[in-house]
Amino acid sequence: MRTKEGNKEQAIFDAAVEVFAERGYHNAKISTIADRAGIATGSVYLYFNNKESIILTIFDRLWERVLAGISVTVARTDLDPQQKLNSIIDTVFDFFISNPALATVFVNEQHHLIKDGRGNVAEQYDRFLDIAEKVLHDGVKNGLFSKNVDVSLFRHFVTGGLRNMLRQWASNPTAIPLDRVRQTLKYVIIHGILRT
Amino acid sequence: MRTKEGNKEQAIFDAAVEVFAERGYHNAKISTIADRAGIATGSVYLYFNNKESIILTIFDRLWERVLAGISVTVARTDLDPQQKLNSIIDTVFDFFISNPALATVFVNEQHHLIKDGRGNVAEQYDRFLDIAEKVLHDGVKNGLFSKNVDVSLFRHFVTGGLRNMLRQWASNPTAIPLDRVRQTLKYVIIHGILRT
Amino acid sequence: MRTKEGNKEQAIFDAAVEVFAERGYHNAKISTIADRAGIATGSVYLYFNNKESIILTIFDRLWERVLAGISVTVARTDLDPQQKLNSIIDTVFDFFISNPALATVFVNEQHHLIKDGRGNVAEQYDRFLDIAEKVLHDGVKNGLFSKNVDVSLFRHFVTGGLRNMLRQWASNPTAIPLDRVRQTLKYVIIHGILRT
Amino acid sequence: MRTKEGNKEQAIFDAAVEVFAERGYHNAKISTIADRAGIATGSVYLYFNNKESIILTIFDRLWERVLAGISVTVARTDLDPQQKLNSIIDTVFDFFISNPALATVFVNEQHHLIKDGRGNVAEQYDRFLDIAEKVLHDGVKNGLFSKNVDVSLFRHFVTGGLRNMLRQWASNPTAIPLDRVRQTLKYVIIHGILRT
DNA sequence: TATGAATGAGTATTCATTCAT
DNA sequence: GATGAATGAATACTCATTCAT
Repeated sequence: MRTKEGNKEQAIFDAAVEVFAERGYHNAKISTIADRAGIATGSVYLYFNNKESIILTIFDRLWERVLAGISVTVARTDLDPQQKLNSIIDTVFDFFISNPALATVFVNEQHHLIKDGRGNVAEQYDRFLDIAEKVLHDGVKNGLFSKNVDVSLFRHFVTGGLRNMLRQWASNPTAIPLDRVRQTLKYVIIHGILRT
Repeated sequence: MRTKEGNKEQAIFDAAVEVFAERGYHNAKISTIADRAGIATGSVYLYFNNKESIILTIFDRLWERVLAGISVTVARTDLDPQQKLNSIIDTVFDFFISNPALATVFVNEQHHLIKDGRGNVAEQYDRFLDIAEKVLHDGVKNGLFSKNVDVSLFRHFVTGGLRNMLRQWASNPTAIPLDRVRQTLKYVIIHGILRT
Repeated sequence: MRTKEGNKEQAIFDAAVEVFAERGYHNAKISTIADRAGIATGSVYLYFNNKESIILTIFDRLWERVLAGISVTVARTDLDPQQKLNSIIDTVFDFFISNPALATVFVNEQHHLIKDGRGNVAEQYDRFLDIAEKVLHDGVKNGLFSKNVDVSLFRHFVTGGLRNMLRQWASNPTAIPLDRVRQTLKYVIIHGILRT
Repeated sequence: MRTKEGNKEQAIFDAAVEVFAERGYHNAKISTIADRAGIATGSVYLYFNNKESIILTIFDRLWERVLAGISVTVARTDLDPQQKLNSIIDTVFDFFISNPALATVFVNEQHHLIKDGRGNVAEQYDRFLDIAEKVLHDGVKNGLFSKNVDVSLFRHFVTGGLRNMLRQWASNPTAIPLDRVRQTLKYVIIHGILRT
């Protein structure tokens, strides 16, 4: 039989991330993804049930890794909430540094999937937000963070801001030093814009 | 008759905002928009060249009004940068309060249009960002805002965060008091999360 | 607007009967039917929801007419069961004489639709069989027909035989005089093959 | 090894009869047949050229056996035409009793193959009809059967009726005693429905 | 202007068949 | 021979856009 050369599923996955990033989910053709992966169109369906399951798999793995990463951090007892917040930001940044196209797909397509309740995207995103909210709550409780901030709204503010800065960076990864993005983000979350 | 024409274009515009908000741009059908506007499908094309021009017009008018609103504010000499920042936020909020569906379309569809360089969306968004950046710069210059913040990145952070909080609010306008959203936003931009 | 010229639904219906007869349902392409009907492919979907609904409509109308025809006959009190049987046969024959292609579709495709329980085909066919069975029962009751015949099986025998003779005729309508088919059918149903 | 090959071909054959009976020829997948036969998909093509050749082989063997069976009967000089007719019916019945799924395939798929002139199906069916016709002719000639029956049409009537009764029986073999089917068939062919 | 029937390009998906191992 | 992964041709259906009335 013809044996699997390399990992075709991964090739399709990678090609799909690229094509979804370039054209958007709705304008991406399966045939283009197959071409990019170096296989025949029909072979895509040996590894994925349909077009949607490809993007759902992308988000599934994305959140799986991010959640795994931050779960370790938030469980640590030797870090205060501010350090945990910094660590969460680092995890997300590090993840997307390794794949700008994935960052693009993430910022562009997630809300469609959540809006229509497809797959586990909404659930995983909620888990992420809940973890972040817990860190914020802890910070408020121990007096580190201000009581004037509604943490359940703040988490949306931060993720939205984070996403938009990532989009900016992903649209042209070489133009903006990612560390500058990261430092700006950490600073403004903690101190806001006012001079201290 | 001019009045009638004006009414029909507006009817299509309003119907399109509703339908785009409900189904998303790609899943919205011209025939649905026409139905909602109370006209025949073909009549849509008497007022708009094609589907895309409808959403481009939506964003054009959106930004036109927002930019008109904040331009007045930033030109004033009796306001300091922090007050101007607050006023910009108020302008955006007030605009979307009057039309939650428009807020939904804004947060969900803008990036597709910018990404593909359609219409003037990117240009107008840039103008908005530039205005905001100038206010921030002025604040840094006169010592009100911190020098640790990269203002050209910060503006992306703020708009992303603003957009995401609006999405949250627009998804269920009655669940979250908009003033709480507004106050949280203003506070965290100025002070960050740290207790002062 | 472009008004309907002629009856497009009927044109599609007629074209579908032809194409289904020539190629069989599974090998018939919507585009071929549209071509034959002199319209664009997409226009087919203005009149029918999908391919299957076309053939279901064909059978619906077929049985509707046949059932309407024989219902009148069996309700008459001035005919004995044998005369009613003859009349039922005439109705079916007359119906298919007017459209050999329809006869072909009928004999070739009905069982697939019944087997998969699509539409009302099975129900209408059952109604037909029930009507025929009632006539047979009446004949047995009044001593005209033999008690040695299981009428609920006999009706299947007759319809199968009828269908096969029609198939033969429809495959080459000019080769066999239909009246000879009709007379043979009537005779053997009544007398069997034995010399009387 | 011949034996092994023979077993596999038979396994495919048997699996195909089952699957064709369950799903119909067009909806039957080669992969399903291979699964059912306990072999790999590709191995099917070591024994059959393509999907169609499988069903053609099914009909080939079916008719081969039926024709072999009835040929013996019709050659006998100690039987009159009525006895020969009964014997032909018995041969067909006995053949299908041993394999209801084969009966289902026979009644459902034969006409597609004949219609398109595939394989030898039409020829073998014609041979069968000719043999039956000869028996009928002999009966007419020696005064046993009626001259009012067109024997070349009657044979179509009988085979169609036979097929339809078999379909009925095959759809639910336990519901109808096959001997009742057989007796009804023999009776009506000989005597028709009229009380004698 | 206004209509809405008609158009036809565009694409996800299936599955019989092939072939490298 | 046997495998089953890989192939890619084939096609129903959608919907933005057009245009005859």
